[in-house]
Amino acid sequence: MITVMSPYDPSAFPPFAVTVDLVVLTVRRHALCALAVRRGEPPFQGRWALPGGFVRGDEDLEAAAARELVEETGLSAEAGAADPQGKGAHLEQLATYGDPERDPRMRVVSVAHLVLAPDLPAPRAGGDAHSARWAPVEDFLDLTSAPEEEPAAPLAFDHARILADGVERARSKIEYSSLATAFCPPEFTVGELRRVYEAVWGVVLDPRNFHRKVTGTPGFLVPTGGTTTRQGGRPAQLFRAGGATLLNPPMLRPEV
Amino acid sequence: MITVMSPYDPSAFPPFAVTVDLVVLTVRRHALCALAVRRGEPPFQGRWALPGGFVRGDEDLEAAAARELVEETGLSAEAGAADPQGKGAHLEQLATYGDPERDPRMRVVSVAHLVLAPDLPAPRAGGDAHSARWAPVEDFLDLTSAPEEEPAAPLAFDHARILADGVERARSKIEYSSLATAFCPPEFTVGELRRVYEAVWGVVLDPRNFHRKVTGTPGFLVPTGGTTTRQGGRPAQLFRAGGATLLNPPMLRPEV
DNA sequence: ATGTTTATCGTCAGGCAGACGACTATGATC
DNA sequence: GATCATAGTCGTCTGCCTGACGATAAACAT
Repeated sequence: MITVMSPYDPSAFPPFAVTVDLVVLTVRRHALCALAVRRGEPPFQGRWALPGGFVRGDEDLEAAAARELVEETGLSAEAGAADPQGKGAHLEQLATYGDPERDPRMRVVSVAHLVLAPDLPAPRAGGDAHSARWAPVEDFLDLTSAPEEEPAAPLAFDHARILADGVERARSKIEYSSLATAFCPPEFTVGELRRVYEAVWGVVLDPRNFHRKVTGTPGFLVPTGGTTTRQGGRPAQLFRAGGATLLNPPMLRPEV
Repeated sequence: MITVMSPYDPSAFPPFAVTVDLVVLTVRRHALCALAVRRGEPPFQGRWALPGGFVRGDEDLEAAAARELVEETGLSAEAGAADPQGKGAHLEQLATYGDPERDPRMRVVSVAHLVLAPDLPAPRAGGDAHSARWAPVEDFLDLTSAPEEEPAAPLAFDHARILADGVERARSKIEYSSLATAFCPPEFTVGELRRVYEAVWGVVLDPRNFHRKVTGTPGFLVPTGGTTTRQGGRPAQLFRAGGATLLNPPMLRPEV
């Protein structure tokens, strides 16, 4: 129950720092990759971390996430379902992390956001390119390590947990939404879209059934009329993302 | 390596107040209902609002939500997938709301949580019963009002938006998870579970197909051996929630 | 010319959901 | 006690969708 009187008394509630952290995902060379930046100061100096920063005093959370995204990648973000074929990346709120011990310096609550972007040129971290990089998400989530073993390059703070939550959100959301197109350029082929699903889920899909599914779902794909052979082989039709945001029935993720 | 910092500099970041707000849902008399409390002080004095309060300085967000839940309802909360048949309600983080203008007094970021509970006795708001009540969610979301018209009893702050997000989360999540059992008492019949779906979705489901679906999904329901006639008619088998948390294939929500 | 690669169209069987019929077992009413 | 109303439970049938393929088409490489 909110019991603070007005005018408010600053001693009546503990002050928090509020940050936004970004899970920026893309698909590069058949692998789901995340953006990481190298920390320049303690704590966790020299370790990789998710990009992020403080929310300003007069700034909305989503605006802060979009601002940090521009600062870290030069990418413009379009929140929510808008911008079906614009150049902006997809941005949505992921979850909020507020363990009292998560930052050793002070009490920080971080509102994590998820960004899905097409394959980008090399990242620029505010002009400091060598301190930002794409890496396969498995490099940060100890999938290749033996059980009970620490991952090779553990992320700072609780960022491994945040990244894992973001990856899980992306994996489940492309099942029932058209969000996978956010990983594609404005015009793309069915095969390119299929490779997105394969990379995000880590599976192999039947090209014929996939083609039937996506082209048979009304509003999912809109043919542009053009074709391309950039993948080799027979020329493929080019599509743009259609207006449909929900896939019903969903794309079925194969059993593990 | 964790480096000890010099005492942090409060001027380096703007201070925020962090609160938790609760969307507490239950099913009463065939209707999806939310818990609301009447505000005793400005702003929005006398208006209905979601229960909530400040997060303490050494408290996790989820712990704060559970504490507020106990204070407002006496309900104990079990987070996540645990507690399949315990008396605790389901609690999960919903989303975070941080518009700079959402609280006229100061900069408040609120981490909303969603609670699903079985039908409860009349709420007690810290012993102040007349200031808390269950109300059908439609009373707070202007479904009955004409377009462009304000709802009859608008919630304080941005709580209508938060409630709408919570209701939407609940509606979609019972599709692909066993979360609907969180609205049921520890032992329940298939018909009672079906009425939960009908109330949450606002639809009418075929009892025969529903029975086939839920009893045919492995791990969803576990028969207790008992029967009951509390709903009238032929005695119905009693079930407990099984260990399965994900419904695959999902329960299909009828088209609108 | 031949092989390789990728795209696209078809076919077929199995599983699941929607629509419904039929039957069972209780309490309420006449 | 017969009848009715209410719920629960078991089956059947049909249509849609998916998974597992076969087959063909159109480019490039050698």
